[in-house]
Amino acid sequence: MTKKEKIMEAAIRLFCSLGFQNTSTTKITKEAGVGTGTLFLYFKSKDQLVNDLYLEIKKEMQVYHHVFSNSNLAFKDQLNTFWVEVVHWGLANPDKFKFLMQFKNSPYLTRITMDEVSEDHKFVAEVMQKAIADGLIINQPFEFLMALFTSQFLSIIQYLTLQNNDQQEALIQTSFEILWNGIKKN
Amino acid sequence: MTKKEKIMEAAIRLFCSLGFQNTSTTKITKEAGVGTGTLFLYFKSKDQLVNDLYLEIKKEMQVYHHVFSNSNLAFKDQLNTFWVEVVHWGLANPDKFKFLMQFKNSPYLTRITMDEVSEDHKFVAEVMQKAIADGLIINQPFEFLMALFTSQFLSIIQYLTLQNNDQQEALIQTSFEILWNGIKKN
Amino acid sequence: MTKKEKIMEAAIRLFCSLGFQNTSTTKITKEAGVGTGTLFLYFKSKDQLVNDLYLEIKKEMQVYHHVFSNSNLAFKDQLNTFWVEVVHWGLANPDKFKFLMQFKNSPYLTRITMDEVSEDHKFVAEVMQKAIADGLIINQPFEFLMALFTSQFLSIIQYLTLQNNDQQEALIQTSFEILWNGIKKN
Amino acid sequence: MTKKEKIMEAAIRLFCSLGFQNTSTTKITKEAGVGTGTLFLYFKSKDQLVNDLYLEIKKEMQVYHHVFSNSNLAFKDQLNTFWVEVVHWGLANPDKFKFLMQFKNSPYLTRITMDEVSEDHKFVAEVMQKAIADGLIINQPFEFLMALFTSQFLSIIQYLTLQNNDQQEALIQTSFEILWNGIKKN
DNA sequence: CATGAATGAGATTTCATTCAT
DNA sequence: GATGAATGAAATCTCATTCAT
Repeated sequence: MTKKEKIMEAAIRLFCSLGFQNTSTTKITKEAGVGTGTLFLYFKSKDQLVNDLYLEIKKEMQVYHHVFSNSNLAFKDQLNTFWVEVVHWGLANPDKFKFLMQFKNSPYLTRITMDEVSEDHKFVAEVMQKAIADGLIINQPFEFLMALFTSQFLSIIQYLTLQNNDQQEALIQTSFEILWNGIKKN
Repeated sequence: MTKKEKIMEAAIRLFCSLGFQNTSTTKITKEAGVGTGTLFLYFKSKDQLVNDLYLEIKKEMQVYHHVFSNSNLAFKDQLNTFWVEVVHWGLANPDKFKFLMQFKNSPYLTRITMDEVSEDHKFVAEVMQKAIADGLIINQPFEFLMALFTSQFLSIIQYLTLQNNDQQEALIQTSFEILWNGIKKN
Repeated sequence: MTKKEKIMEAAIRLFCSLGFQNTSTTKITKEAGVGTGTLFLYFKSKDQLVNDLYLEIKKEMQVYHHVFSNSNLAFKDQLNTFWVEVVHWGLANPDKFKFLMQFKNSPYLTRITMDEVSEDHKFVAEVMQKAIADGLIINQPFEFLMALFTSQFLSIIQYLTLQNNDQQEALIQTSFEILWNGIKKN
Repeated sequence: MTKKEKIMEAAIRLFCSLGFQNTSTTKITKEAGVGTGTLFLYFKSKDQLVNDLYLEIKKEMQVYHHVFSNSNLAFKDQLNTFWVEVVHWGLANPDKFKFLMQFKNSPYLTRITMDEVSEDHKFVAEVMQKAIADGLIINQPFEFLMALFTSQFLSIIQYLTLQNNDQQEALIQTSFEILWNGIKKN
């Protein structure tokens, strides 16, 4: 693992357990086992570190978009698969998930980061718009549907992380059905 | 307006536009037009100020719970009314709403504040449980339903605040129906 | 007890248990049960309060000088009586004693206070000088002898305060003899 | 001289001339010619600085204990030599001496510092106890004799520092004899 | 006389960032 | 590239003192 990677790992861990401003750059470098100056060799500033981490994690999640390219599946099944996979990712990577939640609306994310992320949304937007055009889901603004999706994603993960439920898989499926029953056209 | 009120108003305004740690206590007192020491006369610390504000705003929202006591309305209509009223409150008080969002999961809120807030949840919990028992909504853990409700509430307000949509009232109603179609028993 | 007296009592108590700069004027007035402003009605400043207290306590100790006027007693017996009485006073008033020790060499005492105190020394100086002239004690500068006296006074009280010795009276007498054997002419 | 040493020197100088709470950490760093943050790089807090200084100076004085190991000298001569050397040290290092005086009984010294210092007392205690056992000095509690010794030491130095006496060496010897005549047996 | 809300200068401490090695 | 000692701006919080009531 490179020093840069060590720093990124340590930063995510500490930001999540201590919060952004209780995590000094010195603490990060100590946790990463590198010199204090090294952080600034790879990241212009502490803010830049946050932005880079955000983009990195977003990219990691993007992998799950592939299911929408599988034309053997109906849209509902594509969405269902995506849902299950992404929720599992969140449960398996609680620190990264918490990091996303913490910084989603924070002033640390610069416009540039925001823009890079919306690039990523475009693909999902097209998928959704096709589903609307096909009369599968209700005709509402894309951003509204995305906000809905995100909020339900957040709530199921938060619930499962806190409660340690033994019916986990069933609940994940239930949560998808709640979402689907809400947005499907009937 | 008392000095204490001036400080609370200024704090909410600044916390929302600048974030918690970009808002120094000095900035708050300057914005409020009082001496730097005056803040600490009314709030033991900057952290205490956040906690007090949180409880204050939560109490303000609690007012809308009254609709659940109106036995002339069916549960769906109670929930619908509550939804519309609370979303309107959020839109009318964007700063207070943003404040709640920012601190909901933050480490600044102490256990004591958390406990005071969950007191408030008890009433809503009973209402929900009765609806489950009556077979009106799906039988799922209360905390899960609450998380769902809350996060969907946040996302609709956030969406409307950002987009300045001219179909606002219709969208609020739609958002309720998405929620209801998701959780209703059929 | 007047408000002024209440403040002085509270101040001695708090200065001794908490130290000078851990004792705010607000704490003193709270302990005294008066308003914050009242302290400044009777004492120009916190520093002035310390000076006034110092002079007050010094005056209280001065009472024991009377024994030197009793011409029925030999000088050694005068000094012995004085010693025993003053040590008893110190043991009975540990707060006042500690206060004197704490401020004896502190920068809080102004020149004026110092001067007022040396006035008081003049009487003792005369008594000492007569004893030197009479060949009873060694011929050394008065201030040197006084410093000696004070330091032994300090050490016996500090020892007895800390140790709670059951041979207290015997030790007080012993301490006098140590002093006397040290300074007597032989 | 390292920055840490510069800070320690400046701190002693200022604590002695201005007192502890009139000496801000900023003043110390300015006097030492280093950045404000540098003080906290070497000392966790202002309080810690005082404790470290105290232990440092105590250690410096401890050097004079060596004379008690010289078995060619009788106890009285050992004590006499020690007395003279230590008084000279005090006169040569008035700031360090004043520092010790100021903090000896102050609440700034932590229990840990106290304990470290009493370790140092153990050696002297043994020496004294042997002298008592040998019937050379009066049989009194060790702590009492130590208090006596210490306070008399302080008073002679204080006296000589203030008075600038030209009979200095004679007075130092006299002060020892006063002590010895006080505590010697018979 | 007595009060206590209000003040703001000043104290301690933190920490992102730099730069000489 | 890598380091970590050094920095100083800025943050939070305290408290002696004032003054309108």
